[in-house]
Amino acid sequence: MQPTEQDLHVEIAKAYEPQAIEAKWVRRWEELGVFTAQVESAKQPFVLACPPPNVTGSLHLGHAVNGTIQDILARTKRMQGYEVLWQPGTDHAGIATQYVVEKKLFREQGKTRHDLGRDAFLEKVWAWKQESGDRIFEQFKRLGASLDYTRWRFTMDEGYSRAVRRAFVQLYKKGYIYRGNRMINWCPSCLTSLSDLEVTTREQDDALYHIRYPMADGEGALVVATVRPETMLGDVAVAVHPEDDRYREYLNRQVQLPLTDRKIPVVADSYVEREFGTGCLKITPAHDANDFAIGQRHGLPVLNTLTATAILNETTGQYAGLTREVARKKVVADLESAGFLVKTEPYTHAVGRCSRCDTVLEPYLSDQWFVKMHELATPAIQAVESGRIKFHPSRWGDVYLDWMKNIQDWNISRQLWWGHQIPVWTCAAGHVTVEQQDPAACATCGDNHLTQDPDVLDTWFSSALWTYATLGWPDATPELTRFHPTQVLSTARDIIYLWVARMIFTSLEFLDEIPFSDVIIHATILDPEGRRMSKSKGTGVDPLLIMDKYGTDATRFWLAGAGTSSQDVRFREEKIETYRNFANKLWNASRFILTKAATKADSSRSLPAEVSTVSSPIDRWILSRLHGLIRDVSAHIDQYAFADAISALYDFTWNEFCDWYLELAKPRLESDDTAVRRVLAEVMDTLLRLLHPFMPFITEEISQQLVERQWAVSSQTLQHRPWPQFDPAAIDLEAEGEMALLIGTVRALRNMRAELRVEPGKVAPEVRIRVTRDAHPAFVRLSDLIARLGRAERITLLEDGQIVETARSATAMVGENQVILPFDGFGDVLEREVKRLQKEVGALEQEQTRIRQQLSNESFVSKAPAAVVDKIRARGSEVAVQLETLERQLTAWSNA
RNA sequence: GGGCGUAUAGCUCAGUUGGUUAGAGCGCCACGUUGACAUCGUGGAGGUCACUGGUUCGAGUCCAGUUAUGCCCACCA
Repeated sequence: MQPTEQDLHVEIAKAYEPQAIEAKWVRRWEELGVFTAQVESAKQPFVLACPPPNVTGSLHLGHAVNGTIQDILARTKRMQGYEVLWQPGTDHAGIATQYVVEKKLFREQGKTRHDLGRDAFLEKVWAWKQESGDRIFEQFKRLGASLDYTRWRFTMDEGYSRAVRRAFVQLYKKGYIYRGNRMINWCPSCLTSLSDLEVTTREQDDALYHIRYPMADGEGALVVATVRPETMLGDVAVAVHPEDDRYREYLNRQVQLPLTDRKIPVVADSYVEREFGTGCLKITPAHDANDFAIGQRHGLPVLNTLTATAILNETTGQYAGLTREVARKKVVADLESAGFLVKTEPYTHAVGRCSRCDTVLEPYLSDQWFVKMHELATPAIQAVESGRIKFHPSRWGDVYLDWMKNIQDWNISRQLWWGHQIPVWTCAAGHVTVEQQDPAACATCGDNHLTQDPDVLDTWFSSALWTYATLGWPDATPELTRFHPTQVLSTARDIIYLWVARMIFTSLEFLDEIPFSDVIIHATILDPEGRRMSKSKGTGVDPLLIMDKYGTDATRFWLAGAGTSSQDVRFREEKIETYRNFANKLWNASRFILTKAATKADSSRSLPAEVSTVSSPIDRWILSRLHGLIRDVSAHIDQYAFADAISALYDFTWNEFCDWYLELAKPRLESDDTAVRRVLAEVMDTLLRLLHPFMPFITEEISQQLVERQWAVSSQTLQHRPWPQFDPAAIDLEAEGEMALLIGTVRALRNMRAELRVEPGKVAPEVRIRVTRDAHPAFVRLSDLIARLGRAERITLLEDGQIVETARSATAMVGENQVILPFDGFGDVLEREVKRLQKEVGALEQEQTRIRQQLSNESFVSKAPAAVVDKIRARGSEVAVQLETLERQLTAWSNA
């Protein structure tokens, strides 16, 4: 049954109201299972692994940017006929989660994890994970993210844990994992070691203390400079440069270490910079990585003066029990009163801090597990150098390579409880057993009293397996076969080393294939002042609030453009407002079409319009522009240049479709004109499909309304519709040229009316246009439209060369055509017209001078490409005609 | 100390392989209720493209240097 006109006259909200519509489509998509990837499908796969957010996390702008970027790809590829898997999941985020739960425990119960014990504490963490674990995916759903939620994985779920075990054991058995007693970064607050990547360095103002160390034999003294005077209690030597003449005589003698009864040697080491400070370096092997190395070279002892919590230990005598901060003050005071403090000068230097809790780290000597990186890095370097993996923008590939080529061994053990416990067992005899399954007995001696290493693995060790562990590895699952390697990975640049690099080398090691072929590094969103957003400073922006306020589509439209910008972008609400307005524009355009066009002439419903059957130049123009848009948007998406796609979509929709085509369609809709209805339906339907990956909600809603009125092909969702195909035959430069004449003429008339201050409501009885021979047929076709949009009752076309009485009228040039607007009924506007003409003539004269200079420059004419010279010549003759006409007009005025 | 970015309209940003009238949004000024949209429409003003030098017939675009600014890496206490 065909809907009647009354059925069609449904109320459509005057402004786009996103909330209810978004909620409806989130539900609907889920019910229909639109995002579920089919392993069995015959389609070519397109796979994105979503960077797993922390279980405890909630959606921030970074997630929103990245989610939008990936969703655009996922939705586009679905429409393009791919079997899309966008893999979701969360990361257990060892240190971050443990830190949050410990804080909560202390706040609520005043207890530490040690009060509870390992098992009870882990129960707490699991409970917390249960509580907040899927909140972020509810938020992703609101964003419209078309993740396959049925395949959600967690880095500590059962299968994933097996993958982690398998990875560790394989690396261990191949000799890539070793235990070493080395200087690592220690957080005295989190009480764990950290990898170099988990250290943030920040400059701070301190003092550089110059301390006199008297020679043990009483003859002279050396002065050392340090920012950490309290560490002198652990000094075991003073080093000078071997070729430093100032100190030659001190070598191989001893100094009496102040505040202690110890005598320590003076050694020579070329590490010492002669120019820095006094050229004498105190050596504290237990508390400085360089000093440790120097100590090794000279066979010096290691004297640890700190506890794990950075409190001075019993070796420091009277200072034992003090924190490092208090000890520093006391040591300085004692040195000063004993006369050892030579001077103190202000000093700015970089200090390493825990990236989690911001505590100043201690270099700390301890037993840790490491991954030997050099050999593993080699194929990972090759994969990027050969172009098998491409970074976008490409400069991040160089950043990756720099790091990979200077790779250091990776400290993977953490003294935490939350995470994958290291699968290494030791028996009473000290034999080590490393197995995937928990062993019952020692592999060497059969002893069945085994102790598992209490440490857990670095969180990044497990997330490094993300692209394939989520698909079932180490089992050869159908998913793994079908969906790996993945295609695109999109992420923030601050985890290129932590995560991207490690996924690459583990995938090459375990599967002998790359994990993905393209890496998109998206831009960072900064606050309005250009600073990094930070939760603690309160400069963070909650994307959910923005979505509530402006609609998710508007937010996504901005995010997609911002995220693929080549530089970082500042967040500003006004920018989202622009796209909120855009969504509203689109909404109203469709409202207009649905209420005005779709209510008449049922015959128009045999849609869509075939390009070849369209005859009106205006219709051919919009279809030509539409196909240009299809071509450009498709290309931009292929190149991940979403910002370009967005501006093309925005400009077409607003400036070409709404401002011109819809306006031109209005008079035609008064009649039963079927062509205009077909074209409107075709453009609208195509536009909605092009916009859909960027603005899924509003496009889905409008599209369904079109379907209800049988104005678009029926389908459950736009995801089931094909991506628009570019048709080169639709490109019609002639129609575009004709439209340029129309737009130019209408603008010229509007400009004259505005500048002459003609009342907007006043219709000119006549507008005369003196047209060139070439343009004549076009103007004949366009006259009615020009009259309507240019507010004239009648258009009279004059032949080129025809002498015209131009008095009492305003003149503007459109190319070489003269648009003449008689003053009839406009009042006294002569003076304004003269001013207008003078301004125009002035500008044209300037341009003409420039062009003449150009063309009289022989080397330009002979060396520049002919096309460029021709273009300037053509413009030159156009300018000449325009000038001549306008000047004649001016003369006529001055004679009048 | 090394590396990578960025400097274009009052603000936030585009400007493809160098081609001659440098664009957009916001803001600003003037006008506007022809029923899709005031979250709108029409017209307008506004830029010696950070600076200096070079290459070229021609430079916002390429090269060198300078200044400012941001980020990353790094073991000078």
